[in-house]
Amino acid sequence: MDVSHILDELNDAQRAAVTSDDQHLLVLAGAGSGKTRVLVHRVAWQIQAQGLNPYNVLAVTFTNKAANEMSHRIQAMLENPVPELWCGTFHGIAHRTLKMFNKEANLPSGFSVIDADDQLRIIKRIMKDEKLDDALWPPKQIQWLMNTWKEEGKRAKSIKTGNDLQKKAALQVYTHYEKKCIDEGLVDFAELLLKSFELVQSNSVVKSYFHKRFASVLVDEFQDTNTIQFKWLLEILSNQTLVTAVGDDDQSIYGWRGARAENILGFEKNFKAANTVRLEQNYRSTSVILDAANALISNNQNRLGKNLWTESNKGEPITLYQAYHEQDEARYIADTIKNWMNSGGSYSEAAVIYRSNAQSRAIEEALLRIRVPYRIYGGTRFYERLEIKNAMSYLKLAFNPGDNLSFERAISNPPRGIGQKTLQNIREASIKFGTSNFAAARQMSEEGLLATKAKNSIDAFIAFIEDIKNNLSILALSEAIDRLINFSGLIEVYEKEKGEKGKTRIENLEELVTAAKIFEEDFPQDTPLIDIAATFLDNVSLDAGDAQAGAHEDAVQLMTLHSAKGLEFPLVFMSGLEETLFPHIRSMDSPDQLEEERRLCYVGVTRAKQKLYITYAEIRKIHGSDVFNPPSRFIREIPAELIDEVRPRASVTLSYERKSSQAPKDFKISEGISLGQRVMHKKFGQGIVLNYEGTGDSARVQINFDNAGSKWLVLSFANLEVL
DNA sequence: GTATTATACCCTTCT
DNA sequence: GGTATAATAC
Repeated sequence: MDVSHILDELNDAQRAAVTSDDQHLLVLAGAGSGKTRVLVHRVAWQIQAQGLNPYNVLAVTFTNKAANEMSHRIQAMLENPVPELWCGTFHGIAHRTLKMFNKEANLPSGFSVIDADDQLRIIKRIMKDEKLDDALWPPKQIQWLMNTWKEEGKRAKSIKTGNDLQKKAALQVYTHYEKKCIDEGLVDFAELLLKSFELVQSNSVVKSYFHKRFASVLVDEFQDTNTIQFKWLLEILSNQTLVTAVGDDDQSIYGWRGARAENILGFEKNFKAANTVRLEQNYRSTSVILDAANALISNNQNRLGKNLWTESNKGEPITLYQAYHEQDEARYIADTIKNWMNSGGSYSEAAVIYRSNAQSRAIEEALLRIRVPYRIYGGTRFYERLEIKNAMSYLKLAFNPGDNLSFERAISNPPRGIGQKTLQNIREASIKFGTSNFAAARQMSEEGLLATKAKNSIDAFIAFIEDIKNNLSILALSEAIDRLINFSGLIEVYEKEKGEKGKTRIENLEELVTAAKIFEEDFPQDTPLIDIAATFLDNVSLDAGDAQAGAHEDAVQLMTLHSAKGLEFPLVFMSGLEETLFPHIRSMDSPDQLEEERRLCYVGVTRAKQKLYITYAEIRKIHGSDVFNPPSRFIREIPAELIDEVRPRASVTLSYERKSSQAPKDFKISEGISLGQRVMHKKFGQGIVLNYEGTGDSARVQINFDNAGSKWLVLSFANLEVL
């Protein structure tokens, strides 16, 4: 077979990596150097040039988006669908393993995957039962501690807490949590990895399955592997397995999730005679963008070090826009995208990226206002929305009656006359009977242990769940979900909800039906309906919601910096570059975390191919109140000559909305000084007047200084010079 | 006992 | 800005 197409258009380093005969290959690849490309071509090379069966290949990545992308590119390269090639996230593959070997893993066949939200709920319940003070030990911290243990591969029984009271509390929760999850057939994200690791390690059948099946294992974004993932990897490899790891220490941004970039070094240590190939030529960005990225990342101490270069032309300078507030920032971004579109670009070439999901709102509003279509990745994930979780809890319960979490959610939404008291009774009965809450409720009803009113509604509820269960084998999934939604009474509840909220909730529920419809189309005609439903349920827990309608429309892409990794766009906006936001306040006092923030910024900058915009706002509303932050330090770390600074037009007034109790925006605080006025202070330098209080000699003004941040000053002492 | 309304309180990033 | 808990109305 002619395989030259695999090697065409590769540079020497890429070709060396693709065709390497070494059993253990490490590719250190800078941003935009063709990392994924090497991975895809290497798979094609192994299959088409070396005759490897796709069935014997495993490709692992970190996000669903990256996995889908890789899978598509491999199939395009091979010009053949290869469903037998395993390609997925660590979590997805672990999940698949547990489904295949659920008996060996001691899990019920219908076990459910729970998200961080569900996990927190369970922790809160346990803390209540165990009488642990949640003011003293915030459940979130307990959750974090517990997941950290899990990510290190530790079970409750093997943990030593010493005298650390918080750890003791966390361990107490962990112990009960483990039991609860086993009893109810629940598996959280960290548990997927941990259990799957333990399974491969301890079960020779499973282990030899992996060893025999996977002759070639490829791992993308290797710098993001955590302890348990690395250990899992070591377990599934035989001493013949071909291993390809691709990574970039400068793009390690998951330290907070237990990722250890040192695993890159561990690779060379664990696999003797590992060959390392470096890819340092960048094909993605203009030299301006690359220079900015290099300058920025050179501020980090902790690096393996590499030298990214490019042959591409200089390109346009980076545009820095200083906005008055987040609405102004959003408006600027929206207008600029519209202009891009009007001058022949397409919406999908533009991406707006930000540090935290909450920032998307202002941008969405601005895009909506001028009717620019957009698509959000992540955010409050579709399947994490309240109304969707409520609807899905019925489905989950139909599949896994032992799932008490779903039982409680379903029976309480919509309200059906079963309140906390009855629920508590059911919980107690289930402990007494040694069954699930669902079974206990049924038994209580049968044994006449319920008041008539409660009995009636519980009987109806049980019948409804049975009905759903039946429907799942005789109706299309989307049809079954449609009925579930319409007969559950959820719609009626949301119809009564005031304002837009209820309306969007109902729209989301309709979208759930659409998502199910799209999902079921991918299955062959003769697939049992119940299997489609089961697969849907599994996907929902692990997938951020790419099955959403409108996925392929031409739309601006909105996402966090984290989810932007691995993607590239001609036009990129990095928004909200303000201290405390980016770098985030919770990462500012630890040097390690600050370096991770900088790597995050590096990831953001290197997403841009042609043109990069950086924006920040002087005033930003955070949790309802105004915050004034100086521009991010990362802006200053980019050489000034690469930046073209733009300030709002003088004619733009502060459209910032003030409460009526406050002064009109054009109010003169004092002679020559009004809101928005630029002034000079002899100690703090230049700044802009943002706010004031009081009058006369006691008047105080708030000024956001360019270099000194925002300060309140007494006007009569400040000696401000009007500029 | 349950449903509704009001107040308190949190708030990064992803699987 | 939204949700979870607490206090009150049904």
